[in-house]
Amino acid sequence: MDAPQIIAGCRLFARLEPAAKAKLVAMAVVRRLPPREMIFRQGDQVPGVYIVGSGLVRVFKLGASGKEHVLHLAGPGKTFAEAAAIAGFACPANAETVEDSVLCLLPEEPFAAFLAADHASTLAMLASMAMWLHHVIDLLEDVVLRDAAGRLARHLIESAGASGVVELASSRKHLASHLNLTPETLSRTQRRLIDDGLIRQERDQLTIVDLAGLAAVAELTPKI
Amino acid sequence: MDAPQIIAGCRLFARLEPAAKAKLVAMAVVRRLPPREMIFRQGDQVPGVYIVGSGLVRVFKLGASGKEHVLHLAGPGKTFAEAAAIAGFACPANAETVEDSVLCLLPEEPFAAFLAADHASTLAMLASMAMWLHHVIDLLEDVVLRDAAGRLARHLIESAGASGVVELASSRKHLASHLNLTPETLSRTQRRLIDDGLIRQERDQLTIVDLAGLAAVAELTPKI
DNA sequence: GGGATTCCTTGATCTGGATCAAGTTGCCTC
DNA sequence: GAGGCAACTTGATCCAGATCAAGGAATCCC
Repeated sequence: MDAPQIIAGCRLFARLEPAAKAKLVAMAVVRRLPPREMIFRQGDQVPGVYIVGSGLVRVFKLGASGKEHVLHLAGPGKTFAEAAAIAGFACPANAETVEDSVLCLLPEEPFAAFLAADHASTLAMLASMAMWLHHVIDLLEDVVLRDAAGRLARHLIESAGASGVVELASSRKHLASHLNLTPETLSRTQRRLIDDGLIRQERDQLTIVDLAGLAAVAELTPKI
Repeated sequence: MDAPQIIAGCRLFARLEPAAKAKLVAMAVVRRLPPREMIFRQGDQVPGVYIVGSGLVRVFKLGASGKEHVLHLAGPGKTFAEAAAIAGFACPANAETVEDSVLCLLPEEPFAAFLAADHASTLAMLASMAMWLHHVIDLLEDVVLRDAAGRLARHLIESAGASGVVELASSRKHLASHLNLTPETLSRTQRRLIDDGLIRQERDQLTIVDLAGLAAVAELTPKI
């Protein structure tokens, strides 16, 4: 897995001209990391924009008592640290690999120079930053306005494909943290949804049985 | 209060060239609104970027059960709806005036055209969007990783000037919602900080007495 | 000035989810 | 296939903060 391939597979840069992509490839640094390797820590200076080529990265906040909250589980094609890199503040969170991963780093200085020189790319970044902001506001909404069952239900609806099947790839512990629940509560909540006939469990996948019922639990606000 | 004045007082556009500011002024629509007037609702199409000239605007999410959460209390010089306007999605929240307010609207279409034509302004917007994103992540961190006293302490430290004085301009109810607390809990928590000698109350202002102590509460109050 | 309205505070009780404590289950390794 | 470990599940209890329920205090408006 090399830089051109990783950058080609990244939606954030999908609309760039080949010449612009070539500039990114020229500055890119590719790293291969084993599982559970820290990439950066809360408070570190931002190294630049990271793109996940393969594997899985966990971006999380650490509270003073050691409690963590997963902001983002970044799979292939996803970027992280882009906001901090652009605004130039310190890393607001920690990042760690979950699995064996290949990452591509666009170091901050050349990346800033690239943006300063390329208007179309800046616009693209602006739009994707707005999307990411929207996502974070959804997370906040989840934590503040929904209870445990509502959060799990929303998560299942959002991550299920048309088939209504959700693969439980990463460990339950991380999913629980992402939903701001303990593993115990996640387990109990999942059992309740199964007992109520809304979902079905088979090995490491969940199937949505009653989408309407699940949506009612999630209390999804109607989208226009 | 007119458009040039409002735009001049807005940090988001502070670094723009006079010519660029003139373009914004040309597209600006100024509105004067009474208190408790809805500006837009969750799900509405985004009208554009709003700038607060004077008064106070409350941007909030509404849960299915009617519970609300204030994302943003925008005072003079602050903008709102900029993220949605740029990414082109529907309003993710409601906005309502709290006091008699003067707002300046930069309608979406001419604003998008302005960004498409002006690279320096796009970069400035990108940086300010990253700041706003950072702020929202801090809010999320607050709600997830801190308890009531920690949230109030952090809020006080952040909003106090060098003098250590915080004006309680808006109603307590809105501050409580912003911190994801009920007014009752806010009241009790404030009392506890006063009784512990960390802050002092005089009419509608709070004075920080023991900044170090308050910082300790903000950083190290996690639920052990 | 006096009644009404609204907001703030204080007290009593309730509850969702955390925490603590055992079991289970599945997966390695030998 | 037995032992050992790590991740899940289940049960019992606890607690921060919500909710319910009264009082106070400031402001408004005849």
